[in-house]
This record gives sequence, C-alpha cells and structure tokens, in this order.
Amino acid sequence: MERYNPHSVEPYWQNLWCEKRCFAALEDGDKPKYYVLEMFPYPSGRIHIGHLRNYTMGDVIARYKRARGFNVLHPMGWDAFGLPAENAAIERGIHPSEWTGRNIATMRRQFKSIGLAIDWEREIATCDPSYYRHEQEMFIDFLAAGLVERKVSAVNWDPVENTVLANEQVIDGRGWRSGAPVEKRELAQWFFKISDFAEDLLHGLDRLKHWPEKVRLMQKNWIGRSDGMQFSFVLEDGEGNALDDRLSVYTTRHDTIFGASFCALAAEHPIVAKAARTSPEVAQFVRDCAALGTSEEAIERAQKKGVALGLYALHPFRDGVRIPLFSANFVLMTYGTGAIFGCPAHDQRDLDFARHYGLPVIPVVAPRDVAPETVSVGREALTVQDGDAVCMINSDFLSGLGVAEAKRQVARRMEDAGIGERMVKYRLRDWGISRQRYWGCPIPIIHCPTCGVVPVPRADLPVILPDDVTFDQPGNPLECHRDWKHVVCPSCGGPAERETDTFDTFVDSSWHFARFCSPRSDRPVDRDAGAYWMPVDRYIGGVEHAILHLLYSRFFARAMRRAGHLTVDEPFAGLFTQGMVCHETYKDASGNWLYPHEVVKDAQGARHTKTGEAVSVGPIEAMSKSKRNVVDCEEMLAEFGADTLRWFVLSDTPPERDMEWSSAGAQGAARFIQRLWRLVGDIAARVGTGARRESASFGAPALDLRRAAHRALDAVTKDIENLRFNRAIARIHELVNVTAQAVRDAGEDPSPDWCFALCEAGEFVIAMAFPVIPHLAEECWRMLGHDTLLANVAWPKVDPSLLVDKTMTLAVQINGRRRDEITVARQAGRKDIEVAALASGKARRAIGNKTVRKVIVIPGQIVNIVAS
RNA sequence: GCGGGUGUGGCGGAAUUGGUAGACGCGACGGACUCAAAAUCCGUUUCUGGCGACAGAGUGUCGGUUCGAGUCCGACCACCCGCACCA
Repeated sequence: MERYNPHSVEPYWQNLWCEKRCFAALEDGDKPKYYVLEMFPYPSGRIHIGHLRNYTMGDVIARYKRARGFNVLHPMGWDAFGLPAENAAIERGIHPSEWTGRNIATMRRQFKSIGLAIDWEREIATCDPSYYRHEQEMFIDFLAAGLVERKVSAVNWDPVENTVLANEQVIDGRGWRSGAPVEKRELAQWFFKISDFAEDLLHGLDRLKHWPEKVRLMQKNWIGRSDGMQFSFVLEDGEGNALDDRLSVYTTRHDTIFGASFCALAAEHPIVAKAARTSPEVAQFVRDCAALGTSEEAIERAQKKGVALGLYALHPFRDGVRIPLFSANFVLMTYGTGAIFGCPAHDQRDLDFARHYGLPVIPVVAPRDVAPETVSVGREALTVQDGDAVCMINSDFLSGLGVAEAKRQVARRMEDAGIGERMVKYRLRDWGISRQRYWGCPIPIIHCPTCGVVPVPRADLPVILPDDVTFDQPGNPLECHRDWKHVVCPSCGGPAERETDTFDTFVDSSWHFARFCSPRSDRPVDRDAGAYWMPVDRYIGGVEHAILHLLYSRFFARAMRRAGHLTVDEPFAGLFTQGMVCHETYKDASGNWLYPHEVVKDAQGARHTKTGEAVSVGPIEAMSKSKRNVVDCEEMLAEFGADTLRWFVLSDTPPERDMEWSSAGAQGAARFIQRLWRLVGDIAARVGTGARRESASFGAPALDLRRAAHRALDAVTKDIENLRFNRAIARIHELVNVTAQAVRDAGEDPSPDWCFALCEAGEFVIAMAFPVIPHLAEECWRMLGHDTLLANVAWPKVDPSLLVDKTMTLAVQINGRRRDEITVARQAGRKDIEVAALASGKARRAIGNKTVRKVIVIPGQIVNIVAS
C-alpha cells in the first residue's frame, strides 16, 4: 500500500478551507459565540516549535468548538513594534518597517502551512497606522477621563548612546551596547493611572474562575494590598526643642507601637536632606546610598546600615518617651511615606538594625500562657500570628488585648487625636508608557510654549511615524528628524513641538483582543461586535506574561469601558498558560554550543556529524537561540508535514507543562499518521463507500467495538473540553488499536453489523482526531465516501446506552490486597457480588483458615474481604 | 526571607478524585516477513525470587486516619517557579 504523503495532501485542504471561507468568524445565526485567542506573536523572523505548540492548542479548541456548533472567532495578528526591529536597522541597515514586513510575510506563510483554522481576513499588525491611530485616540480619551498623567520619573540613561535604556538593557549597571555606567536621570514621562484601579483589579481576580490559581496569586501579590494606618510623630531636636516638621509613617502593625525603638527614613526623605545640610556624616550617608545602585542584587548584598539624624520622635501615647530618628538604606522612598517606625522585637530586619545600633528591644506580643516578664528576644525576632493564643504585653492600655483589637484601639485613639488615619496602600505603581524609541506608536501630544501640553486634535489622527529616519547617530531618531517634530500649536497657532516619545509596546498588545472583534472599524471597537465577541473565552499563552501583559490588558479593558469602547471590564474569561518546548543542549570539546542537527547519537555516545568529535550532552532546557538547542520549524515541516508535528506537540506531555522535543517522538507521531491512514484504508476496502444502515442486531464482537467507540468519544470530548490533549490523544490511540484488531477479526468480507461498527469506529477516530490532525482527517473522511468537508461536520454524538456494559468486573481484595477479579451482571446486588467474591478460588485460598469478619462491596469497583 | 507548585517504571506520563498503580506513547529486548535492509506485524518490558503457576516489595522519606491511601492529615527531604528590604 502506498504511503500517506502530507506534502501533497496538506496544501490541498488548506486551499479548500480558504476557498470555502470555513474559518471566517460569523456573527449571525442562533449559535452561541466562542472567542479563542493565543497571545499574538512578535514577528521575530521565523516561527519556532514553541509557536507551533501554542497555536496548535488554540487551533484544536477552535476546530472543536466549531464542530460543537459555536460561532468561533480565532484570529491572528502581529505584535509588530519593538526594539529588535531598530537593532536590525542599526546592525544591518534595513528599515524597521521593511524588516518587520518581511518577517510577517515569512511567518504568515509558515503559519498557513501548519493548517491553522484562522480567520485571516481579520489579521492586524500593531505597526499599521490603521491600528495605532485608535490607540492614539484612546490615549486622548483616557487623558480626558483623567486616567493619564505626566510626571517626572527616573529612567536608566546611557550617557554615551544618549538614550534611555530598558531595565533588560542594563547589564551589571552598564549599557548593553556602550558598556558605559548607566545613570539615573529624571525625565517627564506619561503614565497610565493603573493604580486607580488597584482595588478593582484585585477584586476582579475573584471572578476569574477559569484562570490558573497561580496567575491570580501572582497578580494579587503584584498589586500587593496592605491595610494599615498612616500617622505622624511630633519631632524634637537633641536639646528637646520642638520642630515644625512632623514625621509621617505608614505601618500595618500599629498594635506594636509600644515596641517602637527607632524611626527609619529613606535616604531621599526630605527630613534627611534637611539634616544633611548641617551634618557631614548624614550627607556622606546619603551619597553612599545613591552610589549603591538600584539593582536587586546590590540591595540584597548591602548591609542594613543607617545613620542617626540627631532628631527624636515623641511617642504618641507615652509622655517623655523619645524615639531616635535614623536614615536607613533599607527604607524605600517609593513605598508608603518613605519612613517607618521600627519594632525590633517582632521584625527580623528591625531587630538586626537595633542590635547593630544598640537600641532597645521591647517584646509587645506574646502567647497568653506565658508570663510577660519572662518573654525575651534573642537573635531571632518573635514571629507573631494573630489569634486567640496571643495578646499584647508591655503595652500600656493595650496590654492583654488581642492583636486585632489592639489595632482597632490604636487607630481609634490616633484618629480621635487627629494624628493619623487608617489607610490602604498598594505595591502596584502607575504604568510608565513613554519610550524614547522610534519603532513604536507616536504619543499624540504637542508641547506648546504658551499652551503647554496639547493633545493632537482627533481630526489630525493618526500621527504617523515618519519613514525617512536614520539610525546612524545615538538617541531617538524621531528627536533627530529634521522637521517631523516641528508643528504649529493646534490651540494657539504658534510654533510648537511634537512629543517624540512612543508608547511602550505593551500598550499595543493591551487591546488587540478587542480590535479583532471588528478589525476594520473606524472606531477602536465596533460597539455591537465588541458586545458580541468579548470577552475572550479562552486566552492561551506563556506564564511569562502572567503579570504585566495580563494586568495591563485588564486595566485597558476597564479604561476602554469607561471611555465607552467596551461593555466588559475583564478581557479574558478563561486563561490557559502553556509550557515551553525544551531540547537537550550540546557542546563541543572547546565549549561551543552546537545545534541538534550538528549532533548524531549512537551507541558510542554523541558526536559531531561532520568532525566525528565527541560532543558533551547538557541538560534539557527551553529552546533558545543562545544555546542553539533549537530545531527549525520549517525544516521539520518539510520532513514530517504539519499533522505529524501537531500530533507530536500535543502528545504525552500535559499542555501546561514543559515538553521535550525529540526526533524519536516526532517519528513516533509520523508512524501513527501512517497507521491511521492504513486503518481507514482497510476499513474502506472492506465495507465500501456506499450508504450504510444501522444493523438491526449486532453480534457480540461488533457491539464491543461500538461500545469502545462510544466510550472513547465520551472520554475524548471531556478531555478536549478540559484541555487535556495528551489524554485525548491516548484515548484515540486506544480506539485505533481496538479498531485495528476488529478489522482483523471481521475478516475480508464482514457482515453488515461489522460494517456498521467498523465504519462508526473509523469515523469517530477521524472526527476526534480532526482538531489535531485536520488534513489527514479530511483525507480519511473522503476515503470513507463522504463528499462534505469534515471542517463543516458536527461533532459525533455519544449513545449513552452504549456506555454501560451488561457486566461489570470487580477486583476482589483480601485485607486490602488484590487477589482476584470477578465478573458479574451489571445489575447484580451487593449480596450477589459478595457471594461471587467469596466463591472465588483465589480468594478462598488467600483467606485460608481465617474467619471472614466483614465484606465491603462497592458495586462497579471493588470487593474487600476482611478476614483474620 | 515570603508565597506557590511538583515528586509515580529506563523516559514522557495515566489512574473515573479514597477503590484493580503503571492506561497511552517513546525507548529497549525477542520473534515473523525479507536474499538483505527499510517499512510493517506479533510478543515481552515496575523491581526481587521462581522453569512455572505464584509469592513478596513498590508512587521522595517517616508516621497517622481508613476495610482500603499515589490520592486525605502531620513532620521531614529534594527539586522547580514567582516576588523579594513593601513597613
């Protein structure tokens, strides 16, 4: 028999699906909608195996949901702005738009060759002015709605390149390209006020039932709500003279106020700056802190250091108690008020600091059953959990109270005294969106010397990125462009300058899911289309976007709703985070990374294909260009065809886990493809392609096959619904095995009941495999005599009566140990089962001369005989 | 440090959520077909002992609950991920 040739078959069906517009998303009819979306790719050049796996998962869902009678939206677009295009321009002299355009063309062709059920009519690219003009318009909407702010903020500045660097471009405190030490520079930048939504973004997580718990938790921690209070201390100098300044601190542990033994201020705190004017020691400390750098590593290594300011805070509840003020390097100016009170007894960091500077350590919370005077603190701070078992000690009017009640009392007294108030704070910061880059969406703002900041009038949108820029000098090409930024002020008509910053590319990706609903609309989102398709029912992508992209998108949906563009505020009802594709790593004797195709493995081990030199095999890691452990997707397609690759990347490994690519695995998938093709060929050869009628009666073997087929269909349906593709594939394998055996059993000239059962089993296999291997499935469908497109055929129906057997098989255990298996009628009662189990020879032998004490019968599952 | 997760054959992984551990695939071994190879097909494949029927052990470790534990509870070990001076 000839072999199945994917290279001739696959393009045929791809063209036919395209011609018949099978995957165009329709909004008509009574069907329910389903919106499935994979995170859109950055057009980096070529697709890799990770893309293949990611988009195949979405494709399976899209095809399955279509078969289940949904109107499916499954679009594709390009996250096309970003730094690599500018780097290509600098390194290879190719314009970013040309580089990006070529990559898109290549990747589109590659995606089409893997047979994705995409509505290509809805394709978008974020670098297209027809896309980003709406982004500019929404920025102006958000500005009007008070969701945008301009403020000064620190950036990484490369003094040689004369440009701002992203955090990832700063390596060991130096610019990645220039190698120059990076400076902190204060620049006026645009911010989205995402922190306005902190509470809503936090609460919204509770409703996202179809998100992985892990991602919800990560977002929750990122938003970082804390409930505390902010209050202020009266200050004195060393001689006891009252100061005008008050010291405002934020704490979540106001119950421990009687344990306070110092206050610590960030080096950038205004009171510290004031103290530095008169104290050289403080001034030196401030300089040291500034020089320390801001990398997390540096912060981690730095000792807990501080300097006394010579000032004192007066305890709010205890007359005459003076608490010394320090500036300390572990206090952040950017959180709370930039100042804290330290309670060393119950906080390790405060304790380390207090021990170092010889400050008192007063325990204020202790177990109720311990005498307060016996509580002492050693090297470890006492961790206190709130609860009935602990109470306040050494704390004046709080002593004896529980932690929660103590907090209430302190808050009430401070509020009554007008020195503080309860306050909620968040870790979440506003989203800085200004980038001093060329290849991004221009920020539609004009700076006028007389009118100040003026939004570009809507009639003048889009602000288009100029093509004629050069990359031969450092800095932002838009800044250097000879005339682009020089404009007249739309407000006063005087000379003015355009904003030359562009948006962070996360802005582009924060609303693309909405644009797909109506990609050619002259509004950002057509109201009806948005209301119909949103939210995305299933969003698929890597966990690396668990925080930023997903949080920004959630913010955008809220902001768009406020501006009237959307009717939902959660963009993604369901989220699925898929694992990465990994591969072994290889190095030659001199330590150079090798590509997998440069390595052969045989009995002697791994060696170089050309030199024959021994190769060392390293750990299995995520495919990356730097370690060269990548396989080219197009080469694999040329070798195996799309179906084989699609089948392989979903087999074996659960989709949320990292999988290992291996050529043996791909070959195994290829074998299955051939096997399925032969099986369907065998069935067609035996039963013909004519009409088949359900036989009036089925022989036992044919009925068994039908049962297996319906059981498999039932299981696969549930598995696909739950995205357990590896299990679905295992089930399909099982049915293929059973059906292949049945073909042999049925013989060359099968009876009508066999014909029906064989056909049914074959068609179930094809229909179930279709979402994963659509080309072969279409081909097989036609082999069985159908002239319809399988892409348009409904998912088969399970006959529930075929899911139950006439008999059931139960394990028989003696004292929890399996000894035998019995088969009884499905309707057998507990007593019948017990009798059958006790009659089993093996069971009897295991019982021996022991006495049966008890028999536990779980119908359908197990019998356990307890004997002693 | 804080938070979360995972641990099952040579490997990827199943196990109806407390009920026959190892489905399915990969790899390996044996056999058939072939002059030969590829392809294909049929077996075997958790470990130990035994020719065998069979017996014993077995889901990171130790303990507990239960007629029954991979699954639940407690303690520990190992690895992975996220956040990280957040007051």
